[in-house]
Amino acid sequence: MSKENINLPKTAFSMKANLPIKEPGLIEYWDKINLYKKLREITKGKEKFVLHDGPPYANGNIHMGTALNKILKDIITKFHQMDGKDSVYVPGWDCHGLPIEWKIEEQYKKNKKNKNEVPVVEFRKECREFAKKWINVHKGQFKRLGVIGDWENYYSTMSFDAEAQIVRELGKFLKEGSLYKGYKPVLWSTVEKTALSDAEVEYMDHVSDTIYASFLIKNSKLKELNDCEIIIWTTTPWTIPANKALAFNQNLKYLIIELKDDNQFKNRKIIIAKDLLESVIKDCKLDKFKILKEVDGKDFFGTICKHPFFSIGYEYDVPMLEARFVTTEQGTGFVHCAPSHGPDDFNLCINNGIKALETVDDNGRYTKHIPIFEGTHIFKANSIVIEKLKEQNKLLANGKLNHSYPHSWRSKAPLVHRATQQWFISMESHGLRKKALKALDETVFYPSKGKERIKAMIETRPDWCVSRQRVWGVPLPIFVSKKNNEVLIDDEIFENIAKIYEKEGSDCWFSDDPQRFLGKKYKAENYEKLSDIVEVWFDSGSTHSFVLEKRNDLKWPASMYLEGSDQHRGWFHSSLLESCGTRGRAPFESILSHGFVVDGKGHKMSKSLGNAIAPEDILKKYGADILRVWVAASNYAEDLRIDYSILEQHAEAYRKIRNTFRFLLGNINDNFTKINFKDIDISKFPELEQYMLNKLFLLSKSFEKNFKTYNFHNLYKELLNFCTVDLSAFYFDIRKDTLYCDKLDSQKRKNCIIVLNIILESLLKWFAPILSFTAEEIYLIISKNEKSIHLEKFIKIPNNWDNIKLNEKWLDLKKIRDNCNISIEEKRAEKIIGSSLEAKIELKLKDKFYKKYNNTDFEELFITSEVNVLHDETIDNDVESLASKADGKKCPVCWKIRKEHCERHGKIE
RNA sequence: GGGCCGGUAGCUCAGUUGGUUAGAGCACACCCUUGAUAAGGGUGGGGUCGAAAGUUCGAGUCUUUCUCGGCCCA
Repeated sequence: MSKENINLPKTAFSMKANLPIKEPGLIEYWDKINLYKKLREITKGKEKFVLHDGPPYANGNIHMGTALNKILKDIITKFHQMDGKDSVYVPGWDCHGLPIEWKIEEQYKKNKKNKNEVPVVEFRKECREFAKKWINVHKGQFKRLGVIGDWENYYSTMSFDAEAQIVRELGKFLKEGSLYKGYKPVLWSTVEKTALSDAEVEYMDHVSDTIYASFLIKNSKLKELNDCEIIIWTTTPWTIPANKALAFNQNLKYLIIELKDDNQFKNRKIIIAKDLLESVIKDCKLDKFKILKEVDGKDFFGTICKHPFFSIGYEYDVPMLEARFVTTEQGTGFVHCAPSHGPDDFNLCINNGIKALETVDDNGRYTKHIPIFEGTHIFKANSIVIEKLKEQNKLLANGKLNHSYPHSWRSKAPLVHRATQQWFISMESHGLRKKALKALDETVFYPSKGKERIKAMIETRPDWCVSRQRVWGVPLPIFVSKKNNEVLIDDEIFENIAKIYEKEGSDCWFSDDPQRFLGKKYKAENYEKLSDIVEVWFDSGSTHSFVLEKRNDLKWPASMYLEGSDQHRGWFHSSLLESCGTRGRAPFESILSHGFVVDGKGHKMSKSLGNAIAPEDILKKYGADILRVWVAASNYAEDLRIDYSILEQHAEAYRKIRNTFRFLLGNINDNFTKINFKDIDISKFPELEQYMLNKLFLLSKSFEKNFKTYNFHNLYKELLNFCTVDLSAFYFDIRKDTLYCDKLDSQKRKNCIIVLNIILESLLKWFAPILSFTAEEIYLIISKNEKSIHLEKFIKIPNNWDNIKLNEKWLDLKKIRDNCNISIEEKRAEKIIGSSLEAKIELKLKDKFYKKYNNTDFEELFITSEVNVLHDETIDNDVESLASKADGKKCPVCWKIRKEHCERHGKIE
């Protein structure tokens, strides 16, 4: 007797995975059979699940965050597909915007080309080509991860359709009247007469005029403040005429000081921050003064001041506002705010209903909004402002300061923050904020904490500035009447522009005769055509309109938006506002947000720390399925850690899963038989089989629950534990004897094979959305004619496989088994026995167990050669077992120790 | 600096409304097996639940402070 006579497992499924080599072949296979198209065919007409892809920016190689995002999307898409839905995934890309403009400008620099000499249309063409190139690179990288989607018909924000629809969307806001003209400060060069982006700014030393100016308090809640003066310090005296507010910090302490020096300020009461007393005394050369009182920052709430130029035409109120940006590093603890000349000032003012005005024109001269100074160039204004302050008795001191200051990288000229004409979507005028907040309440968030996060932002955000003074984007379709300065609002014109873009894209806006867009209805000479473009968040916020609504294979609203948690301020946010503004509700039914990929210690990945891992390296070393396991096993609600030791751990788990499948396949000899659950009567099966099928039932229930709540890490963990604990260490270990040593026609063996088939099919399908490649590899071995595991549906385990009593019974039996194992282990340590089959067990059970389990096949359960069950009430616990060496000879077939004769394999020689 | 979130064995994760001695798998150690074999099985060690204080008869769980980390904003 030897190996020929037993049924050892045999399979074509190799133990070694070789994923980095095998996976690309499977991707080719999916392309070849046109898997995406087939998926659509088999679920045609079924309920749709649409995970709308948030478009990544078409620039640079993908990183771990992108890989995580795409894999998570793919896993979810596949789960819903196998759950029987038509789960459509259309990938997309975000293409317009500054980063690409920079890349092209960089290339110009290298080639010594001057950007200003290149026609806009040509520049835009290069941007378009650049984006196109990266879309193709990304496509390959995403497919390599195993992501299945409509790669042929992807969407992009720069497609002609998209550009056209974005115009239509803007038209809706214009028509409604919620899109209005306003002003907002940007960094401006008065030399080049243009706005500069952060990247075009160089910081260099600059000598500025500094002033301490006073603002008389007009009225205040605190009596003591009423005839005091607030002292501010600034390095830009020329912004004083544009002052609209003062800022204080409620956490600071302030002092009321009476000045006693012989000058204009004698006997006047000024207020400064307590912590800055010394520096102000020194700077302003104050010799004699008296501290009258200390007041809290909070006391300034509701205080109104007079502008220093109050008596010469600046007769408006200057409210005091609370701001965190007020510090005690420099100055007086009060900051003068000119909303037209600083981002902080602008934000603080806009949140308090004070809008910025055009106070300075393109050339740097004050406009008509600035009394007295109109026409003066701001760079020549400091000395005049200082003179006027002196005249008005409002200048406490002045001086010079050498500090780091922004300059243009081209002209090297100092820059200023200057309010320029911008276009805003109002949060209030048409109830956008309210609509958005309501829409959030109607959205399901995974994890639920995401809702509060985005809500807080929507509640407090200012109006949405949608214009940018750049070139690579969709032009704002705005004509302003030269006669009355009004915006042209006419659906026909918006539609006309959209129709043109649909055919040829939006480049023509910059090159063609404006009359072409105005048609016959209006005369171009009467209108000024805007050259601003739409900010890119409006682009991507509109994807629902040109992707979900336009495509027949999709649906609006989407079933789910899924992105990193940073997108609460990004894409989730802009999509919500765009859609609520134009359609009154969110373009999504649910939002799933995931954390960030961090290193093994929980720190963010960065080049300088050298802790970053590229997806490419993982794919080369482990393969995509390991990366997919990492995604599935991690809790995306928080940050996801990754390093090579973590990956190694997941690779180890993968091997366990792979070997589980290998055992299943080997014992059915790669001959999978689909079992029709109605055809089998499991009550005729041995209890062990019934118990395993019950386990499978319970697993299916928890699988469903975890899948429905997107709890993949629990789902995966339970599948893995089933493989390790229930199968490998339990069921397989016990049934090896039957599988290997029983005759092929033994009913027990046949039943076991049926169960193996059922387990194989269930597990293979349950794992398929995660282990997309490995599941397919197995499927191709066992399927006769079918093309792909991903075209299959999850199996439904019949409810009558549930068996609580049996489950409880086997819980006890496992306890007894554990007890037996410990007794075997004792003898093993004493070198009395090695293999458990060498053991004979004396098992003592108390009455309550003995009655119930006395006729159990413990020999089989323990994988031992002999078990004697005794009833014993004197033992300390419910169970006691003692192992000893079984006497007899080893049956050469089943290796059990028998006296002379093996009941299955006859006489032992 | 502000808003939000998080810190449970070396790793990935459980831990119900506060209630026995805080769990699982992996990894690790030792042993067995050599008929799943670059596999498989058994046993075992390992945690001041980020820190401190508080509420409570009782805190991983509730409160406060601190600390470390992440995202967004400034």
